[in-house]
Amino acid sequence: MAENKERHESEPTAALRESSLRVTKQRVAVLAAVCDHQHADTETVIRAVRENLPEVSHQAVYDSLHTLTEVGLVRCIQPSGSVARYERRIGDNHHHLVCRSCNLIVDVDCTVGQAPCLTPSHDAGFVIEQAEVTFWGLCPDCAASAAPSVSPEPASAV
Amino acid sequence: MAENKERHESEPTAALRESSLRVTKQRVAVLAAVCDHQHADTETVIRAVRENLPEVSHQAVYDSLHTLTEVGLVRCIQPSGSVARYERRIGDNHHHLVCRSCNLIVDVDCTVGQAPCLTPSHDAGFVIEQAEVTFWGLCPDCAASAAPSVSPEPASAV
DNA sequence: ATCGTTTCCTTGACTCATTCAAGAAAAGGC
DNA sequence: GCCTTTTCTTGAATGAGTCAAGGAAACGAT
Repeated sequence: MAENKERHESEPTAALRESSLRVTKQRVAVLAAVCDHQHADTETVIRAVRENLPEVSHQAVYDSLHTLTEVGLVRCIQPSGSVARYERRIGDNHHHLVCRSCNLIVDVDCTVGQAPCLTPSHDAGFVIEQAEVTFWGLCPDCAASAAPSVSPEPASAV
Repeated sequence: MAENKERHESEPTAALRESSLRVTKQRVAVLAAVCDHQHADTETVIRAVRENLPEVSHQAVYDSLHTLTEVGLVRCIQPSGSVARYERRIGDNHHHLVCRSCNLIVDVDCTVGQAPCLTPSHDAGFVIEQAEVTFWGLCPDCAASAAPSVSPEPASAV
């Protein structure tokens, strides 16, 4: 049982150690909460963390999320009009579909092997670190309820 | 001279009429301000508008920007960590370079003719309306002052 | 195991972009 | 020019996120 508990904590804990961060129960809980809640906003993370650690301050969560983002253990995304959202899936090249109606966010893989549009035609001398792609549209549910009679012709993505 | 003044006002005014919006001096001034200031935030627009119309309320500017965005006369962009910014260039498929250091924003055209990455490999059933691409990196000035000795090997864009 | 230093967390106040609401003013069709 | 509708002004409110000071915990060294 103790072994089981240890094993349960080991992943976030190990990740923190690997990033040379002090292992605190607040950080472990925040990292676990981000794992458990896809694209959670800070409010959601705070609620999730407080299920196990009722006394965490919102500031601890903000600090932890910032620190985890800095060392690259989580990624922060912020589609226009949205508050900051966090995800554990990192290091791969994935992008996001955002529903204009219900704000659902879904991961999408980048088309494998080719990304011509992600090397801008003229980079204005910038040193580019990252290309971030957000697809805006309607999720299946919202699309169905918004225009059930319209033929589902695929909208031009660009 | 009167003709000149009319001609000066005619473009924003005509645009408003074409969009079936009431032509108010506040809206005309807001639209002109967005034309004159690339990627201006609301604060900048307010200051610019007040050069000609010292008494405009900030609310009028907020309302105008929302209305103009709704009808598609301006576009609102909001890179992570930034307040809302507006631009007049619309209808084409251009994206943005954002400097992580000084927050400079520069337009980039999409590579012409091809956009494979902008049709996600798996669209999760979404009806996609728009793909928004943001390139994060360092502008020439910040790159030069940040790491003058590092060889300028091109960072992977993805 | 305990100590001491460094880092982190709690508490509570604060900032600031944006929004809300009510009444006054202007736009545009008649 | 009048009337209705829309928009603007004024002033207060909201809420995500930040700042700052002191107490608590982490962890390397003793």
